[in-house]
Amino acid sequence: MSKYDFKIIEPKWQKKWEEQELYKAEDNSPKPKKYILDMFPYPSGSGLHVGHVESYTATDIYSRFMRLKGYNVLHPQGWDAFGLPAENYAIKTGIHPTETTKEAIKTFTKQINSLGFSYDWSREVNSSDPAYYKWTQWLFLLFYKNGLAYKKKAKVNWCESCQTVLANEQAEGGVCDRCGNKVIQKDLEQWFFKITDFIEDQVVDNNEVKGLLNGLSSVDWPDSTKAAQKNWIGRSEGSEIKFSVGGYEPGIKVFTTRVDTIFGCTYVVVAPEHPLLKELGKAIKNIDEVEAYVAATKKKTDLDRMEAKEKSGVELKGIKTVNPFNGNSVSVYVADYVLGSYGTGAVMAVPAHDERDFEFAKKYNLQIKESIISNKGSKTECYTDDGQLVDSGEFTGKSSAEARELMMQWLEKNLQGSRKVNYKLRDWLISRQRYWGAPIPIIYCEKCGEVPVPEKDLPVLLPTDVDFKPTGESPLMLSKTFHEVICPVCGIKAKRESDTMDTFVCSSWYYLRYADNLNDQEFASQSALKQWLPVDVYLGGAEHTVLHLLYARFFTKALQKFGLVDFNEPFLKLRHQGTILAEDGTKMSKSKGNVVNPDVIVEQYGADALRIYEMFMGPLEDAKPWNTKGIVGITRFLEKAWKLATEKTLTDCEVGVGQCNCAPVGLPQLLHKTIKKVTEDIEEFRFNTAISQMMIFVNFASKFDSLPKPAVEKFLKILSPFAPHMAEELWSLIGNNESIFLQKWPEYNGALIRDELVNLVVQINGKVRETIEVEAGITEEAAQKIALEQEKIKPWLENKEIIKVIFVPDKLINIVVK
RNA sequence: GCCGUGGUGGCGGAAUCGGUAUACGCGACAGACUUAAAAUCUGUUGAGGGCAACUUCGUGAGGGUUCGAGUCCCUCCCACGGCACCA
Repeated sequence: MSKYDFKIIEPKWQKKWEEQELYKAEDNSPKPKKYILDMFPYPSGSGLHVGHVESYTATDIYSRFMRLKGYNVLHPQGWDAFGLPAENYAIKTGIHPTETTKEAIKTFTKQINSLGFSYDWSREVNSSDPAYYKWTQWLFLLFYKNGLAYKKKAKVNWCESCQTVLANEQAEGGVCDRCGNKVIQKDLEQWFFKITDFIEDQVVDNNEVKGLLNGLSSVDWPDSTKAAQKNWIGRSEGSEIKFSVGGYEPGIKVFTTRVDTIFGCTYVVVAPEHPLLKELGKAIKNIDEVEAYVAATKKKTDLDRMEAKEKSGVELKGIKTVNPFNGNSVSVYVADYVLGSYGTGAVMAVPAHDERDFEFAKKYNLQIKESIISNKGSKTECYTDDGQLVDSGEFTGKSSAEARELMMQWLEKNLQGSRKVNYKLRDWLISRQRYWGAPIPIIYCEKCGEVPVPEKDLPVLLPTDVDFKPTGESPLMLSKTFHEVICPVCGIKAKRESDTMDTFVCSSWYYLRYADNLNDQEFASQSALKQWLPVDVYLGGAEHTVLHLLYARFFTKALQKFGLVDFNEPFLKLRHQGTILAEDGTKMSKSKGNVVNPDVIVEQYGADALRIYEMFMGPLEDAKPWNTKGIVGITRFLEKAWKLATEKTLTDCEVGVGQCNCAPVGLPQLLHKTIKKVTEDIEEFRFNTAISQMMIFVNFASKFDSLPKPAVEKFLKILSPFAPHMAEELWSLIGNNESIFLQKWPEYNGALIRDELVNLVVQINGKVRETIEVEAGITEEAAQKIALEQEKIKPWLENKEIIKVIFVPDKLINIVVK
């Protein structure tokens, strides 16, 4: 009688599985495909944490299940290896990021393999590998040549004391994370991707490219994620209206979604960046004061802006503008509560119906004029809902919705404005003044200007002769071997672009590379893409709800537009794993010292126990507190399962479980119910309830001394995706030579899961008074007859009149009395 | 403020179609085994009342629909996550 010793069996099978190449995705296979993907991890120095294990276990169970169901499964893993932590570590220690990354990947790989995950490692990718980032650069050039990558001045975080650009993550709270000084905004030339081109649907050569908004309706993603993306894109429909300014032809164009409130407009506000300020110049009588205000705003940090609770602004003296609807002349202000980067950079202020304008008007004693009253009659100081128009000329009395349409038509007819859609989403700033990323493949030549690196010269390699000590300049600027180059067009001395790409660029296409990771001619061949893409199931953290997922969708849509892929959405089904919290319900963090290290758990309880425990904690998507004591329950379950195969007499029965006499009463029924439940639960990612059901089966089966061998075998098969090592060991112990993972997933027998006897609930006025055991399929008449004969029921009916009987077949009978 | 998700025993959670609320697991209590402990096994474990059979209450709060509500509708409270001067 062998003992369950995970320390021996887990490494043993991990080695054997590797030798057998069980998890290789086949490029040419008649089987249907499933592409099951984890978000590739950043190989951090602190190693794998229990959150990784949660996500990877879920996809591993699903992948193993799908292989047993007969699918050709692609389940790869790789490394999102570029990024700040490795570079910061290099600055501190002088150890090159290539080295730390290599070490971290080694550790991660070892940890991942110790958990028995079924990755096809022959597909591994590493975004910091030149063979990979060659294609990141190639895609950049593809975008560049098609007008999707461009350069323009943009605000970046700048630390005056370190004389350097900071990434947003390094400027949190408006403070430099190196020296603690305030971060200011500085205008510098930056690279952008034109993601905004893909917000709405477009038709290219008769091909419909669904936009980032509409594409969401075709994918199976959590509602919260779809909502967050829509929110981020921030589509808003409204009107652009011209307010004329005497002596200044362009006038002031404002954007509003509430044209119905325009009769309440008492002034107009422009952003400090508005071109009108410079163009009007001396026409503004207090131009000095205005310029001082604008300069002060520019110096303001994000922190100041966040802290500034009070609105501020300056009137443009001598300037008036005219409301096209009523011809009223109103003042113009400059104020930094209006953003230069949204809409037209100018708004019509309606203090009676907009809280920001209200606040500003109160501070500067500006007129507050009501033009909407509530339908409900309730009146507040500042009423921002729709209602009924008052004091609005010919539109008085109309509802807000009606008025908006009529006023739009009026504007269009009189050429004073037009319908306009605005978005919060901006183009994607992809350049980083950083070392540890993919270099942007552009050369600057005095004669030829901006020159893309010729494809044959890719990849543009990261130089190694760099010093990481902070000097105030990008490390790439200081590398002579890198920076100085010959112009590929005219041959004179030129300079390379020293910026690298945002790591999100690298992760926007990695799922395509797994299809054909060794290809050195293309980022992936058309046949490989057709074979594997799109991704069927994608699992990862909810922190990527917006950025990564939006960027990856943008890449896919751009590639579809260029005819390089024939699908529109990269991830058909998406799920997020919930955060695993510390035992006290707070976030795990290094500083608090409450981080659970999976290595320790594997050492103490085994990989199978850790896997099942993490799946059993609760629904995959929920945040759940860790509780080491809870693993004991899983170990008990595994020990019991072990005993089923090793301590019971296993009877051979040819006819199959259910038709034989050797099965304990009720066991075949429970087995088939369990198969059904586990199958359905895996399909729906409800691993916690699948495990409960297997526990119920094991608890029941443990009561008997002898069990039919086929029943135990079927059970091991459904257990195998969860506890692969134990299932494989037991499978071989009871005499099977071929791996359990090459078997077929068991089917349940529908006839067996139907109970012959059911418990029928008897209710009086909806309250349970008795349950009776009856034959399944009993008729209402028969059920009622039995129910009324019950001793416990009789007293409830005394002196009562039966008004109604509700019968739910095989479930309940409810007698309504008065 | 806006958007989203959720609130069920001492704890993690189950009930996904409106039909026995608390499956499964942890913990706790009692018992068996043991010199003892651990491990294991068995039983009990929502709250109140009753010797008992039983019975009343009970899924964040309050209302409603229904023969019947954790589940549907309305009003509200709280927690978590995202966005946030986006006109």
